[in-house]
Amino acid sequence: MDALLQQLSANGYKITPQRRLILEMLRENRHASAEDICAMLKQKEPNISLGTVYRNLALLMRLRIVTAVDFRDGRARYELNDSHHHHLVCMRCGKLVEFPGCDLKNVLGDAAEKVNFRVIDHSLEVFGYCGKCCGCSP
Amino acid sequence: MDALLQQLSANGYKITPQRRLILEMLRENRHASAEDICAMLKQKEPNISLGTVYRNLALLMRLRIVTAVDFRDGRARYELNDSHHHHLVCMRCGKLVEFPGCDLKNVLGDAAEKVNFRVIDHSLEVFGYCGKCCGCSP
DNA sequence: ATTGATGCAAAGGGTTTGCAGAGTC
DNA sequence: GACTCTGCAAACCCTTTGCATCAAT
Repeated sequence: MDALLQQLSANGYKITPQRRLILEMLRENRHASAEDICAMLKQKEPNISLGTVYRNLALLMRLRIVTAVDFRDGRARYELNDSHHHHLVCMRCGKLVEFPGCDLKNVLGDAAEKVNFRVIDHSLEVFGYCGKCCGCSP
Repeated sequence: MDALLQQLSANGYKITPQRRLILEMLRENRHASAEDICAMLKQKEPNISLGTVYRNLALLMRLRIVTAVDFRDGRARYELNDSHHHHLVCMRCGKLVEFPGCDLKNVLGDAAEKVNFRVIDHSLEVFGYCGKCCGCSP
């Protein structure tokens, strides 16, 4: 059985077709919104509801299987918590570039220790203008 | 006249008591929500409306005088764009710690150049547990 | 006098929730 | 069979917007 599904059932949660599909699609699509996810899943599960998607995303976040990202456009995006990376977001056209790797973890851990804080997670989003949108006038 | 107010009028915007007050209070309070701001200003300007606060925050963000911060609690917080710093947020009690300084700017600029991206801004929030909330059970 | 800003209240949009029925274990 | 999960729809909350009025320049 899939490792992530196993994690669900190990925590006492049931494995439903909806959960299966949500994880499946998160593996293929990064930074999809809840509505994106729901729309895409309707192909395979026509009656799936947005409420279910939100409830399961919340569950997956509690289990740290999924992370939410904020691109400052009013809707959250969701990603599997597998590869640590960050995002460049174009402030004009919304274009997105990922950049992988991140050596912040250690830096942050050290800085946080000084103020008696245990770091679990961090989010870094970089905003600017992509090549096409030069960014000459705000 | 105040430098920030001057920036408003230089850009063709009028200097109103509401704007004066919003800037005044942003100088004293960091990471206040729109509602916080509105509530506090009602002491001096009893009829000020939430709509006005939002409209002016949007304006101030367009002028890059103000920045919005996302603490993952569903409401935006606003800060003057004066000193660059980041936040530690306790995932249990919501406690907030600022940590100043940030050498990301150069790092990001370099990384971004490689993908032909002009960096304007970035946001980094760190989530975890503060001393009191140990963080033993999620 | 002109033009932009405010207050009010209603609309908007993403997210959450209550409930009855269906599905998993 | 017990208990959770789902779908539906309504409720929620933050934020935005339209409009008539008011104020800054």
